[in-house]
Amino acid sequence: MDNTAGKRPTVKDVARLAGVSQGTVSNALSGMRGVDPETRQRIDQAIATLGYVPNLAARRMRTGLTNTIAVMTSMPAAVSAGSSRLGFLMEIAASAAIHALDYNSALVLVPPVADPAVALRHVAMDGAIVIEPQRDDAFLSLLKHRGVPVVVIGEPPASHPSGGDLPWVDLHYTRTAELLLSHLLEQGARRIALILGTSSRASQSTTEVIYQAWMLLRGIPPCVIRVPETEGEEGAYQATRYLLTNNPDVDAIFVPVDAFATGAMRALRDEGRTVPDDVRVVTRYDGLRAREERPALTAIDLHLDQVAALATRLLMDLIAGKEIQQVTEGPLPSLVARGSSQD
Amino acid sequence: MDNTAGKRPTVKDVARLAGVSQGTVSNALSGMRGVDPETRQRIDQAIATLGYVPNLAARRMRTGLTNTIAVMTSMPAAVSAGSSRLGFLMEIAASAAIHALDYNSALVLVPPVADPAVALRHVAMDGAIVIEPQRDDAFLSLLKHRGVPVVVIGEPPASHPSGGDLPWVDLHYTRTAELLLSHLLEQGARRIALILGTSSRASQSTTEVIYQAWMLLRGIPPCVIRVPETEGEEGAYQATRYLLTNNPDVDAIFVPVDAFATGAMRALRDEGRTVPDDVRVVTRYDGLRAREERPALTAIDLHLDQVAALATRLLMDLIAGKEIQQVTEGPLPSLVARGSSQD
DNA sequence: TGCCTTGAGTAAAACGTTTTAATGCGCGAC
DNA sequence: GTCGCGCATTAAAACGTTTTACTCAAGGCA
Repeated sequence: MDNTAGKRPTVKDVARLAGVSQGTVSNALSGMRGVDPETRQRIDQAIATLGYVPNLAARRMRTGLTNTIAVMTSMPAAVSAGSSRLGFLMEIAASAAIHALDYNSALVLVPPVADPAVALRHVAMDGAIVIEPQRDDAFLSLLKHRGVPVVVIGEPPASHPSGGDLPWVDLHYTRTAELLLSHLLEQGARRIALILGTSSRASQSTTEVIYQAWMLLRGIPPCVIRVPETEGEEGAYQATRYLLTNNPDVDAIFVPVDAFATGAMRALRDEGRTVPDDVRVVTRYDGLRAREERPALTAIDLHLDQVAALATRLLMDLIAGKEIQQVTEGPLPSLVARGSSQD
Repeated sequence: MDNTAGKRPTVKDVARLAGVSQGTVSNALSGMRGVDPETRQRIDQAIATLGYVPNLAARRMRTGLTNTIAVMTSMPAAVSAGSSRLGFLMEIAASAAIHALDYNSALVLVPPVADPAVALRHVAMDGAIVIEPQRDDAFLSLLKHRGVPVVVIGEPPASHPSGGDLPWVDLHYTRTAELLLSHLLEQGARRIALILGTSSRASQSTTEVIYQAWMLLRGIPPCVIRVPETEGEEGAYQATRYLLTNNPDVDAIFVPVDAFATGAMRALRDEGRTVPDDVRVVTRYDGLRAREERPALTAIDLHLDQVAALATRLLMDLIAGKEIQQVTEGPLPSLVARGSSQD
């Protein structure tokens, strides 16, 4: 018969064994239409004896739904993952995977690689969570072209051709910058430098705007250095040494990108500056790097697990065709003060 | 025409525009059979103008291949993920995702939830990487039933009904235990306690065997405490307080599970013991918890990124039907000595 | 020349579901 | 008593690809 060899039983086999048609089996499975309780029982019985498991590919082809969402970011791996591959992306992915399950969906991890088109070529999804996209983000363009629903974590870049209509979960860039700057000022810092990446992300531009405004207001000459994200920790190291040579009176450095912060700390050590006594350092993402550094880095708890849960729910609503608001307030960030900025 | 509205172009549309049959388009796409260069050019042209993207669900249904692998572990979330959702699982997932891409495959993350059957219900995969399965591991059973190729990270439990025939990447449990025990002894510890989980995993039983042997050899009375994994940090906290009350002369605690180590550290603080002066503490996984603790925990670098890369390649070979050896030597673990065990 | 091989191409089948349109049946309302 | 309606059920269509079996023409070899 059919179930002798390695062939998996199909709905056809179940139907035959239960003495009904394929359609009825399908209805019993999905519960979409009424099925007589007695018939349903026979079908369940047949499914059990045959060990039937639905062929997901066939179901997906027919329905057009994949029951899959993806998480991705265009941030280069040098920054977003780092040597131990942890961080931002993974923290969000873990939370999203758990919450996707509530919607009978799996989560696929799209790794940050050079060519987004390659990364997406073999991934089918009902929707995507895109983390902190940059201007002209390749992932956003590809997803838009495919018509995939998208929820952004962090503010989408205003000028992206995909339109400013993407829903997003606010990561509170303004409040984050203010928390860190006010903390530094409270701790007595007066010459605060800012080290940013060169990519065009809302997080960076917002941070710079706030920084410039605060410095202007307090009569502090601003000092902003930009380092390409691809150069990672080493790039920040070089930049910081350069900064310390040219601006020896700097007494605080604001380094939002944690990979850069690690480089900055190393540069400070090599330049013989003591943290926090000579120079105070703060960063944004409170991950492995921030906590492992000595002294440990003051950072921001972004509550990424809650953010990811929120984004997942929004995405599911969007996929289901519900109306969702364009901007959703995520949990408010909170300061995690550590040894790098206070005595 | 067809491409007026929201309907995605299909191979049929491409064929029509290029003036060939569907089969030829398919051949041109897969390169499986010869296609005249001039014809191929016309097809490429048609694909470009139509913006054709293959329907993966249809392809998968026809070929039976999903170009997807999954990563999963049955370790409860309380231990494997923790409050910030990082750790072991995520570190492996990140590396596997990157390397899966080399084989045109996506990686789906199966979250550690109570019911593995639910977690797998909507996931189709060509193969799976299972992390440190326990005896009667539900994931292994389900995967075996579906006939999915599996590679295990860490030694599979000997008695699993799925058979001892599963290929696995060695995490060197013996060497890991020896590294930590010899380090403790070198540091002068003489009364070493061991805190383990209650689940039946090879890592635990191997660790205990080595521990017992070493203690016996040195005439040290062994002291082993087992805490259910589901109780997480708090369970270990209680167990450690109990341990310190009943065995006040303990001068070192070996806590392989990092979530437990966090609880043990808290118990030591609450009992007024100084680490490392009064009691030395070591753990296994060198993750966020180990590094964030004060003093930071001595741990083992398992080189999980290399392990995951290895496992991914093995799995891909297995899927491709190649012969692979049953046990593969992973990279050797190395000691990361920190303040929790040395002065 | 005749025969066999090769290579490019095609029409149609096949994959396993869900959905659609149709069928038969029992039942209450007229 | 019949009409119409709702319900459970069915046969067949549809989803978009890859694969199979076949045709046709060109070319090599005896």
